[in-house]
Amino acid sequence: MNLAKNSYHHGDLRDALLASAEQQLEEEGPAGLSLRKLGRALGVSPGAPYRHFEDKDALLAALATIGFRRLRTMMLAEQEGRSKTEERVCRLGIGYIKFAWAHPELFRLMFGLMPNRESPELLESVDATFALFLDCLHQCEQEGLLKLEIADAKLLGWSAVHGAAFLLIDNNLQFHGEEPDPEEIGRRLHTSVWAGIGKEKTVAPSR
Amino acid sequence: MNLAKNSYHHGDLRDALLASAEQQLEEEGPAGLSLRKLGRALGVSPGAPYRHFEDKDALLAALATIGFRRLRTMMLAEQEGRSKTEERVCRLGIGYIKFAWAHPELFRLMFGLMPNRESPELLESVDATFALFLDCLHQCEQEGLLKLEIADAKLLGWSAVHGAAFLLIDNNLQFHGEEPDPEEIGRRLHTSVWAGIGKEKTVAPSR
DNA sequence: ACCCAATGTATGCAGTGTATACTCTGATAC
DNA sequence: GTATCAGAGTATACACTGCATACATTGGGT
Repeated sequence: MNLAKNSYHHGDLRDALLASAEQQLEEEGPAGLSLRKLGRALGVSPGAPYRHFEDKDALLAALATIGFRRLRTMMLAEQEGRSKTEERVCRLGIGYIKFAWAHPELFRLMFGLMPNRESPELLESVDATFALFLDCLHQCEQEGLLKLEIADAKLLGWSAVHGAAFLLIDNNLQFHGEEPDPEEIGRRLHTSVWAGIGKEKTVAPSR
Repeated sequence: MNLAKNSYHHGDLRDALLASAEQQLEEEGPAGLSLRKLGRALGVSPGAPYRHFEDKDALLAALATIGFRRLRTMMLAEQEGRSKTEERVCRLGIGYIKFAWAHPELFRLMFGLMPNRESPELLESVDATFALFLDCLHQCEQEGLLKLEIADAKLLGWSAVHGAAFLLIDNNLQFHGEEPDPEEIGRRLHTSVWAGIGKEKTVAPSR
């Protein structure tokens, strides 16, 4: 195909839509994102976007897919050059929190949408992302670093990082006026979590 | 005032709107919630809801406020009759997760909206809810149960519970086909978290 | 008995998602 | 080299939304 940019055929509308959409999303939230507005901004008719996305949800799903891929590469970049497995786990968490901090609306979209749209691409990108985390945990186990069952370590670690990311972007982590630092939060969290994975046992109270 | 239910004045529209709105929200998500539809369902004109809520966001904020109050009472009920402070912390978390599981859309609304609308009622209900958690942690500290700084304990505990709640309602906690049990998740989480608060120290890797 | 403020109604505007029928155009097959 | 055809974009229409504005109906306090 390779349609160039003559007046009629835009030539690269799908990608242009996604790029504009992400910007719109981050600026005005998902409610302020409109296919018509996107078309207008790109100098194209109101119906044109529907040639590339079945409906608005499909556009959002595509955006979420991109988000997961980017989250993955961000986590990978963050653990670049680390060899100790404990360090690598820590950096993964920090990458996760940094991503949320950098793209809060996209992050919110990525979760809270997945239950619906069963796009195979989305599911695949989700799995690929979380595999990073799971693999690292498995390696921890193989190296004998874990005291908890791996299932428990997974639950605690992921929950903590995920929750911290949400609390951070929702402004629920009280910082006395100071700008919060995702790196700092991630490190504090890791220290605490790791302590929970490393030592003695306690039991939850009975029902 | 006390307007009874004659044909003209509905008499209890505000509460009726909130009740219908919550149902709509839980059934179709926030996008499927429309003030006009609510009015229609209650046999009232399209503009009537605007006598009670300045705009749609105000309705949502009111809904979120109700949500926080209900979350608070749910957490309180959950720790009914417990005396050991560790148990009480655990039950608070379980109440939190149970609430999210019972009202997923409302829970999602409660977070992710707060940054915007600065309704004083909302803020107050939020604070009252989280005070439950903070007070309990302070008591833990006074009883010498914590090893971590209280700020770290707060970050870890809250993040873990919050994250688990979100992962649960987003269907990201893999249960091999079985129905997930919020109680069970909360207990497992507590055991792990508490271990992290109870014993030796580790340090996060350097930047 | 009156008046008024609170509550609803009627109506209209701009903007949205989406369906349908139409048009343009570049690549491919002959 | 020309016909053709499918992909890409246009034009238009419908039902719906949030919201504003002007009007109507009340019941309770004076």
